[in-house]
Amino acid sequence: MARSMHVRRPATLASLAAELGVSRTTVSNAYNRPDQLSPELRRRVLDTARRLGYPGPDPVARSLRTRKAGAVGLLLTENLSYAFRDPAAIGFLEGLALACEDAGTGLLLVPANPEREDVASVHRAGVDGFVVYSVPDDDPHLAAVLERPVPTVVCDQPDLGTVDRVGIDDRGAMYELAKHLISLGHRRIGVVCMRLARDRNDGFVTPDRQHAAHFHVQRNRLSGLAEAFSEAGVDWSQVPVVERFDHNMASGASGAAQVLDRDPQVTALICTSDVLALGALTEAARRGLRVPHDITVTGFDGIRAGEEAGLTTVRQPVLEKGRAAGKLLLDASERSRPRSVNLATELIIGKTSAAPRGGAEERWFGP
Amino acid sequence: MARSMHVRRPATLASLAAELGVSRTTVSNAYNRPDQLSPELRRRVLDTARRLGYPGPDPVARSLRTRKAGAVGLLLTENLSYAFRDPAAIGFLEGLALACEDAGTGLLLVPANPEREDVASVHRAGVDGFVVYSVPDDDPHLAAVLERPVPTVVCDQPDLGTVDRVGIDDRGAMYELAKHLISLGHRRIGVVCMRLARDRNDGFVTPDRQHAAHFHVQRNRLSGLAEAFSEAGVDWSQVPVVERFDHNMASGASGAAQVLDRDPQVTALICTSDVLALGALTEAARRGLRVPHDITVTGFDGIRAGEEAGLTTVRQPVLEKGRAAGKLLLDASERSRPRSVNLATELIIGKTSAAPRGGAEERWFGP
DNA sequence: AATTGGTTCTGAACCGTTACGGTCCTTTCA
DNA sequence: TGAAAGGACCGTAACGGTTCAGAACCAATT
Repeated sequence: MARSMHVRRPATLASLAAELGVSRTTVSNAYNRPDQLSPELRRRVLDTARRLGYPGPDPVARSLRTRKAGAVGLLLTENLSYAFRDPAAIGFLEGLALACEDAGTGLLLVPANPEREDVASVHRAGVDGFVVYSVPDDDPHLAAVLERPVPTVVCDQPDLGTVDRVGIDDRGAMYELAKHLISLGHRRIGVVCMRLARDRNDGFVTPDRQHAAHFHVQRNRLSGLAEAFSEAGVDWSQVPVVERFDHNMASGASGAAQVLDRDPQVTALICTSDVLALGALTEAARRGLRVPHDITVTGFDGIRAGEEAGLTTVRQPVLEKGRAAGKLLLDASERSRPRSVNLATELIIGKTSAAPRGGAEERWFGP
Repeated sequence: MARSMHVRRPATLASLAAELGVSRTTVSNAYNRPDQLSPELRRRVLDTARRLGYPGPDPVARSLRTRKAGAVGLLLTENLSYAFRDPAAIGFLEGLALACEDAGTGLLLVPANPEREDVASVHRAGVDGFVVYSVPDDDPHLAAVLERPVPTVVCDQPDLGTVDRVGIDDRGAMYELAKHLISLGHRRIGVVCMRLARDRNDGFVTPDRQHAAHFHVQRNRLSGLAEAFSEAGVDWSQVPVVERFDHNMASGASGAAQVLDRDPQVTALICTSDVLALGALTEAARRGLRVPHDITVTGFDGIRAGEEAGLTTVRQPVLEKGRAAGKLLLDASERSRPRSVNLATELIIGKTSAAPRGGAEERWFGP
């Protein structure tokens, strides 16, 4: 038996039909509608297919005809690989993947290099819909997605009104956290936040930049802070807010350092993510500051590592967020007016927050 | 201006061409080969496209014609979401994503539910190639991938001889680890390993099952152990080997418990992954066993959490593995004979291994 | 004998694009 | 002034399927 005949042109459904002396329809049916042809013919088709090395209907051609790709695209602001380094993003991915596999749908990670404005990857993606996760609102990739005639759900983005959205109340959650710190007595604070726009700005943030921030999530978290502390009589424009472009613990540490260098008297370091907060903790330790005795540190997200560190933070259901995004997208249902889902968050009071030193709850040094 | 005319049939390249009175070729060129037509015509084309709501060439049709999907498929044995819960898998994914974004290629996560033998998702995936990561060698999804006429690279799999492969020397690495334990004096050991086949078997493993294991990685790690300990005069058939289907710390803990219940005298618990080892550590602690004084525990992989726990383990370059797999696949180069890449591993001697109690290095209780 | 019904298979249209190999017209240069 | 070159655009033929409305056939019912 010939192992595999040297096929110059790979077999197609048409060539298979010709070989068998049946119509293409019949071959197609052999694969897709077994009940539409006699079992023996079907067997003959499949046998011949094997013999000719025909791998079954071409997925792309099928997609073209059926107008279904069987995949959803995921657009991230960051280098694709970044998503696998950020615990919150991983949680989101897991949830989204969960929804996808429930629906038997593939998940296409679309490469959207934030450096180059190369939107081609979005145009090239053969998908039935898009999920957009936390990209700046002026990202050209986002614009490209919105131009595609497929359903889209944005996540951690402002409500565009035209597409589904899932997120949390970043502003309200941070407001609540701030209220907690205020009630503890903190008035002199510093903030470390993630990038606010596409341009790198590792340093202090002007109020203008805060308001103009292109990352919805960061803008709202800062605004929640500003509101709460303003209400408590703090002049927000005097609060040191440090921005870091890269999102990792090192950034949190250096950000904390920059705040503490500017104002060593701050009693609380508020970070807009747990990862940054964990970095801030290391910097505090490096300086010999005891947390929470000498300084309070808070985060945002509720990641595992933060939990283990006893971080005071806001827990948000990242996995649920991903799953909700997937469900929203895959629930073909009626194309009703765009839906907007807000998930609940929870304020977690851990061991990294306490009243400022010299406050009412001040304890004397123990043995 | 009308916001958007009610378009029953969305605009296509052809309808756009008709509207403009030019050929389809010209419209296509406007998008893909700007140098092939005059700037003013190109502008006119693009303007009209915008006016008609034409979103640019359809990616699927384009793929069909060009025979390029711009994406590689990733096949995992587990539920898709599992990949985001396993540190080693995440590292692999990160590396693979890295290679993909370098090439501007998308990464399609193919849903391969191990429960159902539903191979359709593999057939439906519009991709230019596949990466197969650590699936059992009898997995029907793997077979389906191999039937597809696209380049494929398998990872952590036996060398199929027909497709590219990347992996490590699991057998040799584990052999080396075993030698270390042997040199410390361990002879009475227990093993906790990951699933060996597609059927669930949470319990002791017969030698037969070890040899017949369908997971290449596990089979080789066990075989490395067996060889080393046999050489040291240990009757391998008497060594308790416990298998766990689910891969998480709880499995590691319960696996360790099962071994210790069978033989409380074991001086070392060898786990075939760090995750299992971390679970074993918790079980040891629960039993009041001090590591490494009362018992030695080892892992495999070199994940971060293991490192923090001071785990004795084998570090393998998971990220590099993913990147190598991607490079291999995307390096169109010559379709030479299938390549096989073995990455280097490193034996990490941490704080969880020591000579068995009663051995030469025995220390008396400290204060 | 005509109708009905069911199964099995076919023909042709269609999905939206790009590759290929031209044509036609205007410049350029000897 | 005529040949060659080059720019701009076009027509046709795939690319590999799916789908739907029948056709052909046969058996059973009216």
